[in-house]
Amino acid sequence: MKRGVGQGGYSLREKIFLKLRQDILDGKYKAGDSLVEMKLAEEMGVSRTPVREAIRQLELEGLVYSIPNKGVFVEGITSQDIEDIYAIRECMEGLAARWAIERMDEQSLKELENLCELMEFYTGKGDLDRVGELNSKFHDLIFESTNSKPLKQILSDFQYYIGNIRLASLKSPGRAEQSLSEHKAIVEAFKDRDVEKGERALVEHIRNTRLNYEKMRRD
Amino acid sequence: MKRGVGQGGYSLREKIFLKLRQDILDGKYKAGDSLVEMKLAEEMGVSRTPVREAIRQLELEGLVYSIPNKGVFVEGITSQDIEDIYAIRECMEGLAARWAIERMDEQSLKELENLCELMEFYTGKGDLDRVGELNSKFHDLIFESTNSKPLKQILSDFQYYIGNIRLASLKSPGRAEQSLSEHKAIVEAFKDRDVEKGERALVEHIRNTRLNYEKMRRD
DNA sequence: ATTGACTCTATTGTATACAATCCCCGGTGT
DNA sequence: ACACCGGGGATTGTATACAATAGAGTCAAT
Repeated sequence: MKRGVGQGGYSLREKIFLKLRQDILDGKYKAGDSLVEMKLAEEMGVSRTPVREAIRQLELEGLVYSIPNKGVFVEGITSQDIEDIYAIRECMEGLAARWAIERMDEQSLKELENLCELMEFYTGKGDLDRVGELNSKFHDLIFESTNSKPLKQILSDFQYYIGNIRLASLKSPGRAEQSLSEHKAIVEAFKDRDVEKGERALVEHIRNTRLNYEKMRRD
Repeated sequence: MKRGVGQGGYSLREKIFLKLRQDILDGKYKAGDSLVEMKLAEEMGVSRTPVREAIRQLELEGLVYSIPNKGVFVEGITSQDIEDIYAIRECMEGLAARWAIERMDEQSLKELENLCELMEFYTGKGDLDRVGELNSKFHDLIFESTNSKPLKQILSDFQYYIGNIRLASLKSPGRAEQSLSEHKAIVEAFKDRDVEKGERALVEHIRNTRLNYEKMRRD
């Protein structure tokens, strides 16, 4: 039998989960919208089963809430949530920096440096979408290097949640250049294996990102 | 139709999810064990569907990992994970204290005080299981009062993860009394609406819990 | 006019049926 | 002895069928 959606290595459920999450984060479904299993299933040309499973996962992530026998509704994330996430990250990325600097191997360090150079290149070219991508990889690499499952999980989720925000923030004038120099400082500290400096640099970076977001929101 | 398991307000999926999670955390399923949908379904007298949904949620929480078309296997949590969780909590509960003190209403404050008094009572009676329960409620109430969805979600999950550890820790000699006095200090700070003091008290409390855990592990 | 019961529809909850996949294991040829 | 190939069982992935429930709208009795 020919499969409708599930080509790319992932299972249908996985693909649907990612798609729905992206759609919610993109605002395609607004808070309060109801997600009807059958409707979604038809739209994607699959049965209800994988849709259900995807929705259950969204529920656990807190992006939707479900009222038994009634329906499931989009929760979305508020700007309050985003501010909270930045505050939390400010704490946790410090921890991440500490652990990563202690545990990161030479190869990952090289890769980190490389990512930073690529960011410089694309920042120069003004391709900010690409820069945003690299930015994600940069931080993901740090999370990965902490070698801490709990920390990794939290920060990766958060990263995904605020991905769009961060991209928008990156496009505000001057921010990309500032962000770049902050990343350079982080790489510097990592190369020196200087925990104190790295922690400061990373926390500072998050802090500036948050401030920029708040400034952007005011306009 | 008569329902087999889903009596208590929850859906079958919910109950199965909670049960499986508890079983994994209790060590009934050890790391590497495979969870077979059909087997679990038969054991609980339900069909595969709700079992699948529960497993998908466990997967998202990182407690199991699934290899497509092969099976799902218990990941469990290592003692490294637990130490990491304590370290993370040490950061985040400070944040929680700050937010909760600023935002907690009088009624919740009363309740917090009440929980502390109950803990004192049961600590005196030596009913540590009950104390552990109250302890969970105590911290949950604080999380709730932060009014921050992201923070709440993370800390509640962690709390659940390490629930058993904490209970064991509470039973080591003298720890219950120490824990009680720490809780009293927290309540004190909350009543005074003293952010600095509350933050210090709560962080210190987590820190001591962690130290006690490490000490316990060494024996 | 209001209220209460009732049916009807939409939706989810659960069960089962069927398809696809992986992997072990044994046979077979060299 | 050993590599290779193929069958069959076990397991998950997906689809569909059926049950239960909530809620809205209707209609009759008061």
